[in-house]
Amino acid sequence: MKHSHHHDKQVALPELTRQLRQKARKVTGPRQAILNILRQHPHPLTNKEIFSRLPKGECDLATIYRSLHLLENMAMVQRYDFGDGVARYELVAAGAAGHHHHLICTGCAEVVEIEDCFPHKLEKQIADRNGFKAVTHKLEFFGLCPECQ
Amino acid sequence: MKHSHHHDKQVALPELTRQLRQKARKVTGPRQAILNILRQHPHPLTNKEIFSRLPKGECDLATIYRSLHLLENMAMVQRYDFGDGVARYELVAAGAAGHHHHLICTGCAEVVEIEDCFPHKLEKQIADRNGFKAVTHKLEFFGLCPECQ
DNA sequence: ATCGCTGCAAAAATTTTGCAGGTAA
DNA sequence: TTACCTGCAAAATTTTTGCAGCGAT
Repeated sequence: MKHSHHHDKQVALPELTRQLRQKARKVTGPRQAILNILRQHPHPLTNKEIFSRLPKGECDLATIYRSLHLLENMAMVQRYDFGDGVARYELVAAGAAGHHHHLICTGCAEVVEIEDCFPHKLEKQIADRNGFKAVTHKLEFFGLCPECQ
Repeated sequence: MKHSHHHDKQVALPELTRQLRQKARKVTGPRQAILNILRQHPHPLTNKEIFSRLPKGECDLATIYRSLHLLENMAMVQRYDFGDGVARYELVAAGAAGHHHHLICTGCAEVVEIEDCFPHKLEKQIADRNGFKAVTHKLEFFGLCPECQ
């Protein structure tokens, strides 16, 4: 296995417990199982992908949808759109390092995590110019990977 | 009506005819009607929104789906994802000025067209660094508009 | 003992497809 | 005439919801 640094997401379970308790929500088997799958996978997964990686019968697909909505509201996962109309979710890294983007191969769907981000100053300008507050962005790159060219 | 400059998309119909003929495809009523709707609307529309703007019975919803796929392949429309999992389509402006982004209010769904773009040099770096070719990007901004704050 | 959560099943919403007849070229 | 295209209906996908029972706190 490759060494990773910004992929480390080990804080997930204690953090989940803390945040759930704080909202009077429960730490259940399905929720831990889902978080485990996300923790082991470095890139966004669809609900069905999570479902199929879970031990057979471990958790209902509807529960996965419900759990991901909850986790998204708790800001523990981030939703991504890769342009095919299917929601994908990735665990938010610990601390403030969560925000990042992806480079996706349109041939084989390989995903590379991208550190670079849209310039903050320019985003601020865009917000100010239009009178918007709390502006964020979604940004994904698409292209052909070395093998698919 | 407000004056517009970069929203002008009047070239649509002759261009459509030219491109369709070139591919041995046909200039039909539904296709012209759909293009007309897109031409009159400055921001991305969903299939259903196009459907409901069309005179009752003018065109089947399935035909709209089929037409938009065709137009997307012909690069006459561009598909956008506003983060809700529903496909939206906008007419590509004439010439090379087509590429742009949007600032979307998460409160009322108001859409503002944004001229600024991800820095080309940085995108090139990202492509080179990962050995990718033909790299493009999708970028949308989200925030709260003046009224919704 | 609560109140939230889950599985199951059904429904809703979005998108795709098959087919017979109609239409642009 | 010949492909292509359309409407209609049905199907396939993805996502949401209702409800009765189970389970975490």
